[in-house]
Amino acid sequence: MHTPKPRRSDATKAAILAAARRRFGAEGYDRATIRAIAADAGIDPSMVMRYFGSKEELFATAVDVPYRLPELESVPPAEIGEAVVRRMFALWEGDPAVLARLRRAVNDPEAAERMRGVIQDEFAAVVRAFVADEAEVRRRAGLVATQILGISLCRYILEVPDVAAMDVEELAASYGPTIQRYLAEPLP
Amino acid sequence: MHTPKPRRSDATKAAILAAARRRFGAEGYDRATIRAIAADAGIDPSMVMRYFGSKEELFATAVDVPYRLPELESVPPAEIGEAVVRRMFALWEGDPAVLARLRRAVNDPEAAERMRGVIQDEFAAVVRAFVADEAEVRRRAGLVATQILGISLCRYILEVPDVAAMDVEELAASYGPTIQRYLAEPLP
DNA sequence: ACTGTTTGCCAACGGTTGTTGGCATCATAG
DNA sequence: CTATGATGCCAACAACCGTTGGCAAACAGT
Repeated sequence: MHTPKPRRSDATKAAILAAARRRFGAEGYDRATIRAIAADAGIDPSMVMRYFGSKEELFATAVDVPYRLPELESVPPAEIGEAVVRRMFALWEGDPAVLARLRRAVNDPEAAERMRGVIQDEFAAVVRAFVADEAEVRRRAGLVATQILGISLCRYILEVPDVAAMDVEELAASYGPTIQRYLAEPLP
Repeated sequence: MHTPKPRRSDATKAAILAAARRRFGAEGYDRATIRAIAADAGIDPSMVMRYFGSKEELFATAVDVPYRLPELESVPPAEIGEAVVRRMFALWEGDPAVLARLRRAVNDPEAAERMRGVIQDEFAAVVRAFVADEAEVRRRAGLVATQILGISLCRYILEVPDVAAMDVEELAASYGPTIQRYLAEPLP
């Protein structure tokens, strides 16, 4: 396994991807134009097409970051709620690609389908540590999703001042108990 | 005060508004085209312009429904959380215009600004019944907003199956305690 | 130094969108 | 019945978008 010879265009590709992630995260797929991304990267729009094939492929490449939530096995059961919030938003703060995917899921039914898949896979995986019955797992995963995505919506998209001003620790303290309840306490 | 003479075009205007509300709610402002709305209403796109001036004015007219949450004074304090959820989603279920406004707030910064205003006015008004300190009112209104808008996002936009399948009573039972806590219980 | 490949820009196409002006048709007041 | 305004459609414009093809310059291997 050897690294392929570095090409001169690698820097350009990286600049395009960085600009794409920023634009897709801030403006969404539709409003982020190839022309604007190219201008941010300081090159011609046609270069984007040459290196990434199409706008759709550029988006797929730009947001293709693994989504795995870190392991939670070492966390005491009573603190799982806070831990989930903490690690979830460490992810959101670190990479605008996650935001770009949520923005797209809002506007594109196909992307919404993929987001449903993430909820039923990644979110449900967290719940499965507490619950055996698979129907109940899905139901609790849905509860968790409403609160987590609601925070993301208000914080990164609507930019509600009192939600956007909190740091991750404050988020964990405020919303940890809610997630804890959705994960483990009896359902109505 | 007398009603102005009914015109023959009133039916057309109503058909346009109905189609606009449906399209704006289902596809959002950008993807809902004047041509599609006109086709739904069975008339020519230019008629939309004649009767409403511009796409922007059409949207403003279509979603101009009062947003007032019904009074909560007759509700026992311990059941306020459930009551808020119940009445909030009675509103969402009844009129696609509310959904259209959320969809637009996601894509348009100016609409997001208006949505922040709604949160700081309507949502905060509910909280003010429980809390005196104005900073705490805004903070609790933010907490409530994340959960309510998160449900709306997962239910009407992402269409997460387990969230979309619930009826309003199930929503009230599942999320009422959370809202109750955000409204009245001590903050961390 | 020469040749082929890579990197970049420019101009343009085809499609979609909001928007406009003109022209036919219908209803209604006089 | 006639004249006037309301109602509707058609065609087109201007702007923007993703996308394409061709051409100049820079580079790399020999």
